[in-house]
Amino acid sequence: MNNYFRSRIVIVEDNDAVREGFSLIINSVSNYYVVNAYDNAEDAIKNLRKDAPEIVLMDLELPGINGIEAIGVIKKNNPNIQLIVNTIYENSELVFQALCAGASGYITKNSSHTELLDAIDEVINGGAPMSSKIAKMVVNSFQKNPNSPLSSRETQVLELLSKGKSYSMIAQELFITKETAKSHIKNIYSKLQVNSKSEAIAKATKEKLI
Amino acid sequence: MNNYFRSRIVIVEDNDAVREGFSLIINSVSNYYVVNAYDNAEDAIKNLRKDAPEIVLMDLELPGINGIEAIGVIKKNNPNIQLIVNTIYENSELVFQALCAGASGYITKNSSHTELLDAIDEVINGGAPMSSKIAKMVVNSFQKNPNSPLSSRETQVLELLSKGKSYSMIAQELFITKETAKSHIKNIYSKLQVNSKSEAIAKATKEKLI
DNA sequence: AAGTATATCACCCATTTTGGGGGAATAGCT
DNA sequence: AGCTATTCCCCCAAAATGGGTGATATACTT
Repeated sequence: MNNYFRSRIVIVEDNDAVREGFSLIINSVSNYYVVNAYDNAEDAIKNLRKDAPEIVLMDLELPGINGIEAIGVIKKNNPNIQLIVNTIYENSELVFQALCAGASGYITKNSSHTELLDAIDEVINGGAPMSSKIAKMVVNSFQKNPNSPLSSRETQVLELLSKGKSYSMIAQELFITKETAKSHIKNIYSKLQVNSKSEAIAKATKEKLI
Repeated sequence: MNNYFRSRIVIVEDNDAVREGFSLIINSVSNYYVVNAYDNAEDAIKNLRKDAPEIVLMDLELPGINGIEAIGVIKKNNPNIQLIVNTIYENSELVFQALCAGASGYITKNSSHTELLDAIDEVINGGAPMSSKIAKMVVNSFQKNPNSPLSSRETQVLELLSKGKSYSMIAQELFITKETAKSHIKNIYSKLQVNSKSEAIAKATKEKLI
């Protein structure tokens, strides 16, 4: 078959059966083909320039270097490569971290032919295939904690503080005096049981107060 | 039909046909029912306590107050309510903002019976229904810009700076002297063409350098 | 009616932080 | 040999920070 118009795919997967199964499926369709399949991330990274894939199917449970780290390295060296994570952990924190590290989506190891090819199609078309549960985790990650001990004004002040604004700048933006901003910050520190800007930001970030 | 074991749903939608269509679909199944349907967000918000829905189907293109603002208000007053956004804008920034404001997922106005009910099922089961393209936007929102002008060390320093750390604290965490941290910050400011912490953080955040 | 939380503002004071100006040395890569 | 990255040093003035101890007014709850 002529490969010139087929999208190049690299597989990184230590399980021989899964790796060969995925290869067969991908090579059976006319729009994709597997340029190379590796059983570890190190070899894959070494040959990325030469393989020049559009998409990498990446196992998260790998021997040697961690799948998450591998994603980071690949994305750093080759930002245009899209990574689809391939994992047994349906809803784990690991998948979430993979998305943060730069993955474009994920499929599970027991995916059908159709699911695998659909996921690749989606990524090629600019989408991010993932389950509804993972999507929820992702969405939750930037939604605030509704049980914040801080008042709305305090939250507002803390948000500005977290953007590196000084007391005077905060005061200016909120049309209050510097002393009032300071007063809010004192109350924030007291409520969060901290006594410095960085501690307040750290705690607020951890508990999603801002 | 006995409503005691059916999940309560509120619809906010100014288009009469869509509102009534959705009501009919939802009321036709045994596990959900529409407690109330409003053509504006203000009335819906007023009656939220009384209606006590588990799910609100929220139109984004509303007369009166903005759909995004409405989501914020509803989530603030009633964090346990799950919002499903209902929009004509398949891939707009608006949908993305809605998710940030607290929505749990979205469906388009021309969704089929099945798609509507599937979306509700997913939300009830802790998922976040959304298209692959929206998922991609969401995932992209916390992935870094690969074309950063900053070196990795500088990025590291700027990340700590953005957490409210002082020069001395940064130095301590990176096992360098305060002067070196300062030197990096000088270079960061020069590369980003800014001359203060807050400007640097603002620019870096905007361009996803950190 | 009393209490609590919120939001606003003021002054004092010591210590730190910040940003800008000069440098310089080492390493690595092209 | 030039470039970038990373490390470190000194000087200095202005700004920011955190803690203290207040006051006033509004609003909501009990």
